[in-house]
Amino acid sequence: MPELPEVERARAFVEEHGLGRRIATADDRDAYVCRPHQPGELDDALRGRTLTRALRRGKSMWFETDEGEGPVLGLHLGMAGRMVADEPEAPNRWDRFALGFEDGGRLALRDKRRLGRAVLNPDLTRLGPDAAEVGRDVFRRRVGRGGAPLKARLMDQSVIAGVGNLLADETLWQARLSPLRPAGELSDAELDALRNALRLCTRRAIRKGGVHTGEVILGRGRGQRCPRCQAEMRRAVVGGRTTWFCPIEQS
DNA sequence: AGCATTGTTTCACA
DNA sequence: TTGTGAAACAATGC
Repeated sequence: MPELPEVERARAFVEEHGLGRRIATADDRDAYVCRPHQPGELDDALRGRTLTRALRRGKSMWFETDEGEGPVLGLHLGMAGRMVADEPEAPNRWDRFALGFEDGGRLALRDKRRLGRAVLNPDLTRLGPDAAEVGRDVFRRRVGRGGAPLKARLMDQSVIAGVGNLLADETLWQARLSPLRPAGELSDAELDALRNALRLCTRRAIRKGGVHTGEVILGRGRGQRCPRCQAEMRRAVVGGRTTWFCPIEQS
């Protein structure tokens, strides 16, 4: 699930349910999710602290503690993670990381796939600007270069941060651009249209609850037809991910 | 049974 | 050196 829209909702969720509650304990026993930390390290660092700010860039979230005086907790939802608050512990250790509060409640990263991540003082220097916030000129400069397929460029988190497989397909369909076009060949007008479509798709997805609500995502799969022109959607692999697009309209 | 999967990172190669 | 693409990672669902 998690691309930028889901992560923004998760950030807001933590802002609402996690801020201001004093941490009694951190469950960091999953050494894979908490790598490279040793079990106990996050617990030692966070015990007695209070989350005071919830921030996000792209698909990464981080949380300041004690008004910036304490360590920063970084969380990533991976491929299937979500945040839950004040729910009983999930079976099968699906709560890969959790904070227990002094008030008796808890906040957990619930992630069956186990590709989520919890880390202290996360390194965000390799992330590009947030895909929902990036300005026109910066977008043109960063996205509109290189010989890689446009979709791969869009999903490169060091170029702009937040676009995943589904949001990329939805945005390219809205913008009527082929995912296969070399990114450097786009005109400024096409790049501007792409950025507008990206903002539109992102905001709509945040409002509606996630990228899976996208117009072209809902019917994803074999035999799907373009919601606009009814042509049969074509499947390809771009940037290593399954890609669906309209071969008539998207060029 | 086998394949696909919304995520990132690493590695090989041009 | 830089850029690009494939494979690995873990676990589940169809």
